[in-house]
Formats: sequence, C-alpha cells, structure tokens
Amino acid sequence: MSREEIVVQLVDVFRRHGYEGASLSHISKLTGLGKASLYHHFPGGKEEMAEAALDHIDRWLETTILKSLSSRAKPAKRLQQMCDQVQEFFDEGRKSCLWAVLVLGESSDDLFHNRIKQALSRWIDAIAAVLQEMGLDKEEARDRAEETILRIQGALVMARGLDSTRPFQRTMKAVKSELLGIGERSS
Amino acid sequence: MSREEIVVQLVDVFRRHGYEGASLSHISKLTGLGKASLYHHFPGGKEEMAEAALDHIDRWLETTILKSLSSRAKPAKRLQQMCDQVQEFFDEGRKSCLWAVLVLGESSDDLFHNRIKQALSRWIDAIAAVLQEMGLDKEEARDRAEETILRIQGALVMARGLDSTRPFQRTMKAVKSELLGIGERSS
DNA sequence: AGGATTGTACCAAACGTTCGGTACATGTAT
DNA sequence: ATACATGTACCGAACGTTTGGTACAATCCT
Repeated sequence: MSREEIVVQLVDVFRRHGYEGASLSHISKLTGLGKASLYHHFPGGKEEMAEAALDHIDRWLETTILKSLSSRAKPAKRLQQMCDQVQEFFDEGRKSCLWAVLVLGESSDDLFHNRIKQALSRWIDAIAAVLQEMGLDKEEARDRAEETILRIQGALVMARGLDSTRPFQRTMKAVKSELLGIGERSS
Repeated sequence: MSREEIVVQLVDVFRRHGYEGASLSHISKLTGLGKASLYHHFPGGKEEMAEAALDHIDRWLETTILKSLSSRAKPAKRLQQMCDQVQEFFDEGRKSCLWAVLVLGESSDDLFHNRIKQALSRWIDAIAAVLQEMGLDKEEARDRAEETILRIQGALVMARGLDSTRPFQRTMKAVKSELLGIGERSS
C-alpha cells in the first residue's frame, strides 16, 4: 500500500473520530497495516499521521480550489466550479471537515490550530479576490468570502447533527445562486 | 461544590476537549474533585458526566431559548431575544457548541447523536413556528429556521478556526436584522 | 451515631510507542 | 551468474504510561 493511499485513509479516520478519538488500533485496523508498519511510514507517530492528513487536504485546497479560483475563466464561473468541487469533496455532506473536527476537538494545544487558521485564511482570501474582480469593494468582498466558508462549515455541522444531507445540499445551492447574482448589480 | 456547579464545569471541559479528549484526570484537575467524588456524583462514569452536561444544555435550551420563542411578545421581539441569549451563551463566539463538538467527534457510536439531533430539531421547530406566525409558509419557515441555526454553528466553527470573535458577532448581527426584516413583506 | 462525601491505593484494559526480526526486492562485487 | 550487501515494507510482542473504573477507610456534616 502506497503512502498516498494510507494518507487518504488517515484523512478519513481523523475526520470521523477526531484526533483523540482515532486510536492507533483503530487506524491499524482500518488501513490493514500493523502499528509498527505505521511507525515505519510516520516516525513521528500519531501526530505526524495527522499532519500528513492535513498536508493532503492542503494539497487538495491548492490543486483544486485555489487553482479553480485563479483560473482564466469568468469570475462567476470560477466560483461555481469551486462550489461543485466542495460538494464532491464532502460527498454532499456525508463527510465532515477535518479542519472543523480538529479545531473543535482540542483547545489548549496549538498542535494544528495555526496551520488550519492559515489554510482557512488562504481560502477566504482567494474567494475575496474573485469577488473584488466582480466589483465588490475590498471589505465587502472579504466579508462575503468569510460568510461563504462559514455557511459551508455550518452546513457540514448540521448535516452531521441532523443526520441528513439536505442542509448541505440546500446551502450549496443557495450559496451558488447568491454568488452568481453579485456581478449583476453594483451596491 | 454543588452538583450544579460541577455540571457547569463539565460542560466547559467537554466542549473544550471533546468526549475522548476530556480525560478523567483532566476533569478531576479542572473541577478540583478527586475521582471518588466524581464517581459519587456520577456513578455511570464519564458517559454519565457527558449526559449530565448535555442535560444542562437541554435545560438551558428549554428555560431560555424555547421559553423566549414561545413568549407573548411580538414575534420579531422573540427572535431578537433569542439571538441575544445565544450571543451571551457562547460568550460572543469564545465558547464552542457542545453539540457540534460531540457530533463531529464520534461517528459510529450513537452515544449522543440521537439526543443531539432531537435537541437541534426542537430548536429549529421553535424558530419555524415563530416565522410562520410572521407570515411565512410552513416550508419556507422551516428552511429559514434551519438556516439560522446553521449560520450560528458555522460562525462558532469559524470563530474557533480563525481565533477571532468577529465572524460570530457579524453573523449574529446579520441574522438579527434578516429575521427582523421578514414580517415587513409577504413573499 | 450515621449518611454523605472524599483521599488513597489499586486494578485491568487500552493507549501510543519501540524493539527485534522476517520477507523480499534491488544493487554491487566478484 | 552468484554470493553478498543494502534498503524498504511489514509485523508480533512487548514497553512504560495513562485510561476509565473500583474498594475501602477516613473525614465531614448534621
């Protein structure tokens, strides 16, 4: 099993059970690898496994979301594309956000807080840049971008809490149409 | 230390560290009580402690939020009041939601999932009822209510993730003014 | 005196981690 | 070609620690 395949499953375990909730025996069972084998690939132990999972998502953000947002397509089209990718990534709300899980899970330790904050900010900034292209002033673009991610996060929490994909699907549909309607009028 | 005071701190520990992350030594240290004392008050162990914490929040929902939403005040006033109470409860975004923490933390076990789902539904239904009073049809009222809770949850995640109370404060302000603007026009 | 409350000592089980070692493929030297 | 070395992947078993939980005697309060 390649490291890449292992990491994909690590992402899955951590976002299902959280950092403390994902035990090594759990990970071992799910990946089919013995604990010692896991330590061969990740000498830093559990912490390095979580870092690897976060790395994987950083790469996803970079190569999928941020790439779309900075493409040469029409601004509205770029946002649309981002939404589609988000829907696919979170499996219509069935999968939760690793960032949210880790950030809500632990407080005192800054194990992952900083890098998650940074990743969130990058995403927000990228959306804000597109919104500015569409005519919004800097401040409103930033607020709208933040609001977009906020609703995605809220939708994922609700989808899990209510055990239904509907809140997520409805939210994404609403976000899409609202983002599209921005360019058509100046405030 | 009364049981009530203990439970208040239990809520705090669980929403800061999650269920698995909140170890007994952790709880013991934070409450100042030895394990024997904890097991005297909560014979069911850690699980009962978490249940007690959830009970506490259920009581808060009942006596604060739901009570406000079903008062004799003007519908818009009731929603306004609810928002104020939410802002105070979550300390302007500094404290996170125990429901979200627990629901994102564990997946397979249905330890708390069901009761959290039920609590969320009660809250949504209560808001929807008020919105119907304000003239919205049943379906839209329900959607708008769900959207309200969704944005609160999203705001709490973002507040934690970005390490700032701003997303939460801005969201609550926006939610307030949007809810107020509903009665003034019929769709 | 007697029930409520707690500190101390203890337990089995699970935790994350490490060790010693096997299997096998690849490269190297003769 | 063949024997030896090297490196990668993996695993069973055990490490010391911490987990959630219990037993019991001492203390508190009335």
